Amino acid sequence: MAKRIGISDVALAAGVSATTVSHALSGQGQMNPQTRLRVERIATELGYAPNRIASALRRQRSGIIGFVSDEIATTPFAGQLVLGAQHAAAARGFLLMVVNSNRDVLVERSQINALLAQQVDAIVYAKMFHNEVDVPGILHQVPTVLVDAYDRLAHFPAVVPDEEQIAESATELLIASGHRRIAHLTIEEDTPAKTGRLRGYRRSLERAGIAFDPSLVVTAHVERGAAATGIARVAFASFLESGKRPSGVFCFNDQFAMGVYQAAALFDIRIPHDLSVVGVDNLEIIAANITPGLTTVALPHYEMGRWAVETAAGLVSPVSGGETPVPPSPKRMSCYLVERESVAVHAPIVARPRRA
Amino acid sequence: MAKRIGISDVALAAGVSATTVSHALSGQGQMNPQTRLRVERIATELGYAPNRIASALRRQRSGIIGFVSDEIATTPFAGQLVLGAQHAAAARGFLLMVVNSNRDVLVERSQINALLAQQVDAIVYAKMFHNEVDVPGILHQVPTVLVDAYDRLAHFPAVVPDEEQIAESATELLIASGHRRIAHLTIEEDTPAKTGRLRGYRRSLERAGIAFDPSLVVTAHVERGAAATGIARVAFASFLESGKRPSGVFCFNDQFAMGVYQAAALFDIRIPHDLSVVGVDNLEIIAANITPGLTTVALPHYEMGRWAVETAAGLVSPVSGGETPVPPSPKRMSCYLVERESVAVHAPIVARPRRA
DNA sequence: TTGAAAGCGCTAACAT
DNA sequence: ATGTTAGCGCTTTCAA
Repeated sequence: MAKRIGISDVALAAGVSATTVSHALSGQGQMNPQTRLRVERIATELGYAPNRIASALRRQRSGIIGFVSDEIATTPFAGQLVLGAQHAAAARGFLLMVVNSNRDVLVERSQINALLAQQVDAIVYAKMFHNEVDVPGILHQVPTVLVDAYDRLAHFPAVVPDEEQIAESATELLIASGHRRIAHLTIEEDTPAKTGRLRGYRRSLERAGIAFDPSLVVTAHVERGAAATGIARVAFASFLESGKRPSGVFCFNDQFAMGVYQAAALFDIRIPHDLSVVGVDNLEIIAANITPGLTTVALPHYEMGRWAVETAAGLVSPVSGGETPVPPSPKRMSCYLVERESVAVHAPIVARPRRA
Repeated sequence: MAKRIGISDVALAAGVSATTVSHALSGQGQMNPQTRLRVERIATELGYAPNRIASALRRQRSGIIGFVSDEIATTPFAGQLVLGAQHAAAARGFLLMVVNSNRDVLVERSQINALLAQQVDAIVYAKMFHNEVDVPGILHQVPTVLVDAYDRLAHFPAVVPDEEQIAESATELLIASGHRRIAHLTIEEDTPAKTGRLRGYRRSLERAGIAFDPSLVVTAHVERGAAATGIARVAFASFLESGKRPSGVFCFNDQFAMGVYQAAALFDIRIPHDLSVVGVDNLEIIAANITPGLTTVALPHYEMGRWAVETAAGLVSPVSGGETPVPPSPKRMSCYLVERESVAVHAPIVARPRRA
């Protein structure tokens, strides 16, 4: 591999000092535009590429933001988060260094140490499922932003999905389509997602003047990694077995919705004709592939990734003039409905006007 | 943020020179074990953390391997690839810097430049769908390994899935289960995956003494990003419509298999009782969630990621003694069957012995 | 407007 | 077995 050419090679070729080249290429201070142009031209001619390592050492700024995620392989969420983070990083001149721990605390620790050794300017600490976390103590040494997670003391800026608004979007769509008996199929485990969505669901019903009926809330117990769909199918089938016939159901996620599809098929309940279904997550591979296409609320992973890096970058180089804005923590990011074909207008059976 | 403590702080506290600290912590050459231990103790007491940037500048080795991927968000493949790559990197003392271009050539160029500026020691250039590629010329400057891709001139080490073996695994499972009328639902676009799998399918039939019947090969035309399942459903339904009744079908991927499930339902064909189905990809979220669970061939993304980084690391620090082994390119990585419930033994209707 | 000199934190030669 | 010295490629005073 050919010898890399550096600032001094350019200086030599241009007949100026290294300092001048540095100034020219970084747009520093005042200098003769002629010289600047000449230096720039020669730099490109020679194929000069800056050495960010040397620059980082001198400036005490690596230009790298570390991204710690607890998993990356099993859901597309991580991908979206990283994507949003990368775009924001690129826009601000940072590079992103992504590590992931597969939920192993020891691995996480060593990964974070590696990032710190690499002199990252800030760290984004992301979880894939909204929850409270104990932030590793070492992260107090470096500007850190939390994603899909928050620390009890709200010490760190954090961003999470707006769980209540998710439920409201879904429930209100069903209500607006004429549904009044709306079930909610949720998880057993007590998480911010569960409680937030339940709250939003109840609030929407209330606003529409529909009494909350606890018997319409169905709970399925899923173990991590288990096939959620099968479990949801069983839970919803036994709910139907008991004679309940809601005209709409708001599901905790898309895999649950898929279970509802399967349970409905067993009872000859047609979707959306007899039962309207709304999910959460917008897992394309499920939502777009089942029939009918699933209407679902998308989580703002891309946006959360972007927000986190922008906030982190702001911590590193505070906007000149203003004091560092302290975002109220955690920031609730709003989610959006993706409409497909699983919701139909509910035409209640009304007494038909008698004809003479 | 507290001042970072460096090698010289440790040296001062231990009453030795910086050199000695460096030797002690890096396990260099000969030195008094006593001193080494003392230095190590003091280093941890002080909370010393190495500065890899300074080290990189001095050693002309960043310890970073760049990972360029064309997408990361839409499939779980990227996650597996990155995971395998990260594990291999960690095992070899490298850190991985992942960038992705979203299939934008300009973005890709600038990302690669950023990696080079960061002085990465090597680059892994990964595609998500097996194909021939034009490798960006700049990658000739740095050790580079290709994943799920190969260059026409075989200039770079490369690793791809063994497409023929995928088809053979799937087809042979069907044959071993007693099937002889085996359809193949594939894509229209001419890619190494399509032709390789078709070849493997034919070879397996041949070996079993089953005549290849072109009318059993069904082609579905999918646009990038389109809902593949729907298209596969239509294609397979019209195939069934024409009266064909294979007892097994080998599908190009799991989304196609899901389309087959849906088409079969329309014709009251039960899976696996009347039709056995095998997919490719092992997309957990589909394969484990549809009923019956889909038997499918998993692509070795994790393994390819690992192989690529190991090969790249070998290029950077060749194994002492031996010359750099040049792997025959591209290396075909073998794939493995994940059996669920979509394949049943085919009991051909035989003339029953008449009873008197 | 330009340049000389110093130094970021570490490591590798080369003494001792 | 340990220390001295020099320098990786760049940026930043500071002086000319």
